[in-house]
Amino acid sequence: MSQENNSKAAMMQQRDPERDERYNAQRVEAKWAERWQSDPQLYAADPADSAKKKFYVLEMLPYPSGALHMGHVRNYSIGDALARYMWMNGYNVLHPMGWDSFGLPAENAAIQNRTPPREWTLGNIARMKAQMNRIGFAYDWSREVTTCLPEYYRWNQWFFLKLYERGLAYRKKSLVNWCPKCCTVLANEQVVDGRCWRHEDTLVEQRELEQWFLRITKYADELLRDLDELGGWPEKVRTMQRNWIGRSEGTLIDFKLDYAEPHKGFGPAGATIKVFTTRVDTIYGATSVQLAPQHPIVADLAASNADLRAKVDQLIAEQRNAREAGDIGEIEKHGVFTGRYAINPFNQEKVPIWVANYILMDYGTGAIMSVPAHDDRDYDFAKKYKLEIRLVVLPISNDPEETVTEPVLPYIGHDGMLVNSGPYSGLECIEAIKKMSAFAEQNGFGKATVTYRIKDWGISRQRYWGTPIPMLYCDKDGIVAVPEKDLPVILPENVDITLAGGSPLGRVPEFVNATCPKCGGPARRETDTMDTFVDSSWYFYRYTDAHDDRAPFDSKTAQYWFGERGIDQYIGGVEHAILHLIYSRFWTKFMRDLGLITNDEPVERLFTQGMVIKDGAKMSKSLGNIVSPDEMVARYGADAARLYSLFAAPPDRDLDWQDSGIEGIQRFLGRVYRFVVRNAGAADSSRAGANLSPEERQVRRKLHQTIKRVSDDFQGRWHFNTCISAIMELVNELYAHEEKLAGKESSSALLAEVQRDLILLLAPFAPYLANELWEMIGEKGTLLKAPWPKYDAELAKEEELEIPVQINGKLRSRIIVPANSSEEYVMNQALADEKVRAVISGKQIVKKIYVGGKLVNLVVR
RNA sequence: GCCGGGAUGGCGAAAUUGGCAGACGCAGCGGACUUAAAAUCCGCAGGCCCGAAAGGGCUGUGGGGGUUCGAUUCCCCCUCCCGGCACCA
Repeated sequence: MSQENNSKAAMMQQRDPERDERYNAQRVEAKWAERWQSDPQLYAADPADSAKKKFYVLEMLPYPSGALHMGHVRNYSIGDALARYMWMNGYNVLHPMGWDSFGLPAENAAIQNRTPPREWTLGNIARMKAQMNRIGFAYDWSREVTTCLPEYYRWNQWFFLKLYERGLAYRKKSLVNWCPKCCTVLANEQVVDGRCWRHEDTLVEQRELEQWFLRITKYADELLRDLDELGGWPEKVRTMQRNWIGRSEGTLIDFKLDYAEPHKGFGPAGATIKVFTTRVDTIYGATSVQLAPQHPIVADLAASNADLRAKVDQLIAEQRNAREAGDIGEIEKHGVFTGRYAINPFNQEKVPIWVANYILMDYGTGAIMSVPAHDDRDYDFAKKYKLEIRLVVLPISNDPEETVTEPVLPYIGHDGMLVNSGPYSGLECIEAIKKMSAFAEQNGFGKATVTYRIKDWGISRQRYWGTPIPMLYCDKDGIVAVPEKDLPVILPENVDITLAGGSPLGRVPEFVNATCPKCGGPARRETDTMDTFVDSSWYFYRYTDAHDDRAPFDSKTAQYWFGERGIDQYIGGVEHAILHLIYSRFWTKFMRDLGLITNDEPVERLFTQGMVIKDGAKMSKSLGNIVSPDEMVARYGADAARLYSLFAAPPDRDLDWQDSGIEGIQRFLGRVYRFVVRNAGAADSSRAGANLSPEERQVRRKLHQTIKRVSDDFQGRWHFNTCISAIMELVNELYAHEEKLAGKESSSALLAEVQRDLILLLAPFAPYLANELWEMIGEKGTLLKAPWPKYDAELAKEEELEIPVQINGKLRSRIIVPANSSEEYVMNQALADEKVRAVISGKQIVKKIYVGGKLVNLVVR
């Protein structure tokens, strides 16, 4: 510790101790929260005819569970900082919030606490809204959307009718996913590794039920193709959606059942097995047909064959077990020969029909042709059951001398040439696929086709707390849509909710019994409700015109806010990559085809923030590592909580919450506060600061460097952690020079400028403190829309540079040179440096490298 | 198996185009202020070694190799962690 440091510290201490008060975040934040809430227009977007450029920033709306968690705080702090930054840059910002408020938890709460779902939900919304306001998020509450209210869900019903009119909503009996805990059907997207997305310990059952489906597959191709246009989305999400859509080009081929043998009588005469293959070129190598154990023909065969039935049931059980274990990909292949044959339509050859546990009924046609020589799985299977392996493709080598005639099997490559394939021998695979598909089509036993992994969206839920599906069943007229004028179909209240026994609505006679709009006779109402993902598929359009009671929204208004490319910035968790984000893309395309909007995609730029974890694990009640936002706000203040959630990690990475870290942020906020308190009076921008001292120039330089760093990050990579570090460095710089600036008259203009810009820089991240200080320095207007500070490249330039000098790539010395020094000057200084001379003495300089303004490297021998 | 992301001090992290590794913060240590503590302010701080100190040397970004005057950054191989997809025919 030097003498100088001691005296400096003493000086700081002496300066104006009375004004050196502690920052009382609770008091200041309470004051501003009240002021902000008393002005409902504060965060309201300008009307859609505004001349300003629009910016629509949106965070995914929460489910009103009753309390915010730290993941919400992080998500909303990112969006809020961006919204505030855009306001300060003069944009017309739309920053709304709402509630995804239908769903099962409300029903469970109703059963446990005897509280009606509506009451429970609206109470939670009020609590969470109060939390959001306390944290200071800048939402335009005049546009609040609550999906469980009839004002909103009537438009779900309206959309359903439009979908139905266009054949995009239909009713179908099929195997569907049933969660025994939710007591309802789930969409494919809501089943993860064979388990319910809400109950990870619960296996989903397959039940055959009649359900409503939305024809998302009609848009499968467009959903896939447009992913290429979504350059503002994370590659990860685009890949996940590509995988989920799972487009696969191939050929359907009919194998006729063989009746030549004595075992006539299986299947109707002329029945065929339709197989899907991407490699029709290998069909001359097909040595068996493999059926999924659930295939209808298998059921026919097994009906009169108890032994086969038992074996097939065994295969089904194996498949289910593998699915339950989450490793259907690892299943040990088993199969059973049915004793029957099918005819290969290309060469009229008889091939045995097998049933195998690795064939999935829900992909393709549930039947394949097995080509052991050219498919891994078929090869394994054929080896195990000693089926014929027949080579039909040879790899093509560039060098004809090296042509392989006995490739290692299975040979999977597409880049080959057909052999043993009748008239197609000699063709290359790609060519053969085209010709053979065309041949099959011309002869009526097949056609080129495209298969998708994605299935139509099953939206029926046997639950109470959701949007009633606006359909009726009449004995005379069958399925009848509720007329548009009769919407909304109101969800009745005071319903006795139980989980078992089907939809609770089925036990409400006033609801069920209706009149058929066609014949006037009695009709039954549909008692299932819609999947809650319907609600969130279009909610962001409703924000643009939240109180419209004649349409879901006004098209012109929506077009202003969505433009041609959608929401400017959408922020949320990656867990919705193939749920909400694929459904809402589908819904947008449908609304476009209805003529409501002109954009093809709902979201131009998507940001997926990382999780908030603690002690290396996701926060959860069972681990006891939950951090409560309320507690953080009470202990450290809302500014500290949101600033820390941005500072601790880049926003796209997981954030490891540390209580000691937020204490550091609290200290930083106090440091800013004390500095401005001490200097608010001394600073006077009216006094010109002409001849600045080196310290003054240094402080101003740091200011402009900081403005640049923070602005650049908002424009580009969003590493708010380094933005906040930069602001901390600026504050450290101010402290380092404080005593030299504070006393001097000429410094006061500079001080005023720096303080003002510092407050502006903090405003998007710590709005409470920023507003308090804004007022303290005597500014009048609202900080929310104060112009963002401008960066001046001249003022940010360093006057002197410290140039590291390396010798053979190793750092040996540093020299200080004027910023505008020539290469020659820098090199001479480097060579003249004592330490450098000591190292290179007696050696020969082979090469001199100067990287402008950055470094010198001398290569010596 | 395939496709992403990641691995840097005691901890969270930074290094934006191949150019001083560890900014900023936490925890730690020392000092000032205080009767004392808290708060605050000032400093030190990757590791190992030499030195009383000033200072100096070596080493260091998961591991191994390569390109380069120079690699956390580019290339090849490998290990581990996280996420997604998976007999998809």
